[in-house]
Amino acid sequence: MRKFDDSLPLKLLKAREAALNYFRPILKEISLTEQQWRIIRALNEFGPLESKKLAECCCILSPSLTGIIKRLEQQNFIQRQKSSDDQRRVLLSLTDHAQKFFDEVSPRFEERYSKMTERFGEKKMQEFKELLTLMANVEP
Amino acid sequence: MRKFDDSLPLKLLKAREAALNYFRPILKEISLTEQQWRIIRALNEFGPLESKKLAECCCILSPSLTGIIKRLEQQNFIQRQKSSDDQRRVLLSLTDHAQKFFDEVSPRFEERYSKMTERFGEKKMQEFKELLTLMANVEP
DNA sequence: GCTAGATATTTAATATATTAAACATCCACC
DNA sequence: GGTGGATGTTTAATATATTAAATATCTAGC
Repeated sequence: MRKFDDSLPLKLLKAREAALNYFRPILKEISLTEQQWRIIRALNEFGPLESKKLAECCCILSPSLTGIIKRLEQQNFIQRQKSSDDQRRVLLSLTDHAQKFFDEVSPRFEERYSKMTERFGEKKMQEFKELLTLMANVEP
Repeated sequence: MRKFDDSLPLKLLKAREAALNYFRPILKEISLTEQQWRIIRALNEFGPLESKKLAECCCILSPSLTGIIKRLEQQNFIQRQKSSDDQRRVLLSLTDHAQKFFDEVSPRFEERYSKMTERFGEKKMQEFKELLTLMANVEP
């Protein structure tokens, strides 16, 4: 039978752990969780966004997002406003403070990212990402 | 600057979500979490194992493991005994009930795994796993 | 204009992740 | 043979994951 270590989900988990180890020291220094940073990066790029879209693109379920947003709001990183055309929706965006913060620290992440890519091999990284995208789009 | 979606950790997360979607229906039916099933699979293969080794091979931190084991013990899936030569260590193993249960349901997981491999392409899966192993072993 | 069903968000309950600290045991060394 | 540091496990505190259910709002159709 197939061996324990020959499990795709486990391999994906271990690879992700290894990749995250490049960034955990920075996250710790700036006192943000991995998820919080993901949210901030998404809002930086996609501007004001509805909660649902944000959850989708960050791969975070809505109930988790509610708590994450609440805490980021308390720390003055995120502001919210109700959508004018649909009162159910909530629009989320970065505060000026968060925007400034992002601009300051993102180069440090980029530097680590480059280091990781370099060590792994640029070409291999390219193939790797393509396979990951394929897997992300397989239908169960 | 590098785009939001061009993030290796995010891609790994999304690929893992897609892979897990093959197995979530089974997990739900048998009322086990992904982590609980991982623990059971590991104990099935590596026999009685110390808590620390189990945590390592399952990629679960010790404090998480404590809770998972406690719940699996309450459900009569796992039994524990102190190591005779080092009283700090705890040896964990499957109960007979768990062993029987594992033998019964594992074929269903294997079947889904084959389906996933088939859809993704066997050769591509092979390359994919090799790259994942490489990434899991890069040093930060 | 009202109502049934659909959609967006939140709440609730339980399980796991993460970090730091407590606790127990071991081991090397004096 | 007692002691300080190292190691294995658990506890504590906070954050996130997961599923189901509650809320609020919208929309189509009558």
